[in-house]
Amino acid sequence: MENLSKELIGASSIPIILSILSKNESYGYEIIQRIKELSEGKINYADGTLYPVLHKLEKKELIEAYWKVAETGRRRKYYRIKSKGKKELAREQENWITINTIISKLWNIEPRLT
Amino acid sequence: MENLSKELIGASSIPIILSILSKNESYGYEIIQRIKELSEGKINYADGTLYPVLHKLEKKELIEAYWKVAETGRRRKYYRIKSKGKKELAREQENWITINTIISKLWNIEPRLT
DNA sequence: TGTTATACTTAGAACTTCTATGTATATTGA
DNA sequence: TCAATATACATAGAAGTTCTAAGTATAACA
Repeated sequence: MENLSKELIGASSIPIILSILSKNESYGYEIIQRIKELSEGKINYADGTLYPVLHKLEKKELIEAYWKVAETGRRRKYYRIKSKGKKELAREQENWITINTIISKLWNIEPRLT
Repeated sequence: MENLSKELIGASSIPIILSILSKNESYGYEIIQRIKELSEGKINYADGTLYPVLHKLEKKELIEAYWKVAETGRRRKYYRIKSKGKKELAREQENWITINTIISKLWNIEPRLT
């Protein structure tokens, strides 16, 4: 994955995926494209990396899946966020803000993620 | 570790430690206290968690260590950042800003870590 | 009709992290 | 004075996670 550290990508993947799904239902392949687009190409998940994350989130009941056949005739597994997932997302947002505050203090930058 | 997710703590620990050392030389025990203080108690590294991280950074030549006997008579292993560590810190800061930008877009918040 | 893009799955290799345990000494306070 | 606590560091390996690599399948396109 390009230049971004694996740790940061790992730490951000769940909040990012939950955020995407909190706006619209989506499916694996589209989520990968969306993240690539949002990051301007800096984060490029391999499919084999993202799908297991989706399965994990599903197992934890943060999201749920159903199969749908697209107009194209191709079948896709759509995911939607569950209420447990929304709560988790809120928690993740708080965490992110906390860490950002600490880092901002150290770097002498005013935090804005508040 | 309290409520903060392990992933986030993991992703932030190296930039945080390098930042602390970029201001002053310090030693393990003090770094733990400093992080606890900065995070208002939210991040409380176990010593067995932090020391291996310091060893790893030393091995990668981002920091270097030397023993010193404090006024108290107690011996401490002080760490100071090396130029390679400063470069790494700069890279980590950029990464952090990149991820923050993505997250800000998703959360409709204006990023300030820029 | 061959190649590329779309779409998903999963075993297990590879890696990381933290727990648990150990050592040692200074300080505090009962 | 001596027990408890705080300071200070080290590390084996348990426990966990993540990603690579390989596989299946079909639509679109040239």
